[in-house]
Amino acid sequence: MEPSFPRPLVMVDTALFTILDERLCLLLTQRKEPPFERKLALPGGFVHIDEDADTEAAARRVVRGKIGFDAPYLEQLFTFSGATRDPRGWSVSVAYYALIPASLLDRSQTAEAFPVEALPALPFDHDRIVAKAIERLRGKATYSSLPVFLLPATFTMNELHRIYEQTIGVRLDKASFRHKILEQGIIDPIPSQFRIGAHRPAQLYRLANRVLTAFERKI
Amino acid sequence: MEPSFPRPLVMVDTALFTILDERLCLLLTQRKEPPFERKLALPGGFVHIDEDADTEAAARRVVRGKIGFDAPYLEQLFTFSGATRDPRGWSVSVAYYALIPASLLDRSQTAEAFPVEALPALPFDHDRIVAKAIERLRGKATYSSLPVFLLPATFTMNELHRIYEQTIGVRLDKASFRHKILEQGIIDPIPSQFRIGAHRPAQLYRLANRVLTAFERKI
DNA sequence: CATTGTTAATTGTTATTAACAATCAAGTGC
DNA sequence: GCACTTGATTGTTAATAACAATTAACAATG
Repeated sequence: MEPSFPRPLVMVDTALFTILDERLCLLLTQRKEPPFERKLALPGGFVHIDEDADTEAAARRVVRGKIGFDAPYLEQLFTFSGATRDPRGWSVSVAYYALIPASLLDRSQTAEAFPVEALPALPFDHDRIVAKAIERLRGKATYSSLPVFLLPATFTMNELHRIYEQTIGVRLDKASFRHKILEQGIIDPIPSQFRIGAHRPAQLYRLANRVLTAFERKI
Repeated sequence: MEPSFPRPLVMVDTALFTILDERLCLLLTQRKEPPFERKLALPGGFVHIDEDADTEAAARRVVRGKIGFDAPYLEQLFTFSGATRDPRGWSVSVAYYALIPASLLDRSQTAEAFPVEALPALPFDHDRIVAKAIERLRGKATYSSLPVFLLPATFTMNELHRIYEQTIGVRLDKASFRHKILEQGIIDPIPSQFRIGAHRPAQLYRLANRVLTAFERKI
């Protein structure tokens, strides 16, 4: 009954995004074992078939191991495979990407965050994984509520505006942005709560619901 | 050096789309082996690590086995996995979807085509794979040249119009559609070539280039 | 305590774009 | 010739988006 084909190695790799100092960053890990021991790489690991219900559960386990809690947003990215991508043999890596508000990270975690324009050379085919993850993030950001998962529970309209500009990489008109976001109904103002500071207080908002919402048009 | 984790089964499954009698259809295969012997299912098979360069190569091999040639468009869809989706054990299925013009299919192949609204019950988690494939097809069709891969090498504007309406599932204004498609430059008119028939001859067009083009806006 | 500077929020005006309806064009069949 | 059908285009109106300008609300300063 059981097929007798030689089986590939099966692993998961994760691209963990956050925003630090107004820049899109990736969390990397120093590898503890060969191959590429002590090199910086994407957090990843083999699927444990006695422990993981599926590859997404394996990815969650890897993310928890890296940051200590579940990422607010996690999505399957792409599956990379082949005879040569890993020196240990014919392998399949199911890649995931996640969005994490910097406010949830502690100091030791942010220490291993690198701006996506200034990443070190990565082992395996992790460069390809990162490129694909950024492409997906940029793409989805233009027509969905995805970037809000990079923000803490409460935020101002201008903070949201900046996050969108940073993830998409283009300038967005302030008035139009405000209009479109509110029209989508993905966020709600918190009554009589404002970010106070040196200047005019800014209305605080929160996510209307915990799920990703796709827009009809670009933002 | 080689890790000693127990390894999952690794296979590929393919959702093969075509348009028959103005309806979006899927090509199914009768399974030749257990489990689910003689049942209709998505074409698929185990990855052959001594033969396939990667999972995409495995998918191409499966598609060739089904229709006898390479599909004009093939794309990775999603990876399904888990302990229970296949009775033979913890498995990973990298799913692909492909678009095939009906004009390239012969009679025996079209005999196993089923309209997507009238599919038989499918084994494994193939229902989920099909649902996801249709969702992706619909989504991409709204803002890319994807549907043209369902048409033969030459076609009229109205044939293209109908294909878009069928894949997306909504009515599209004739004049606006024409305008937007020509603006994108994904197709070129073939000089002094027309589809002749009972009525006014229709200009024939062909694909401007062989690749998928994403639009800035919805069609 | 008026003035200035800075960020927040809104308004209005203009230019694009899309939707809809109507019209024109080119053939067949009777 | 005339009705009919499909192909192709045009124009008018409504909806959207981009851009610039304005108003609002505070703190800091002299």
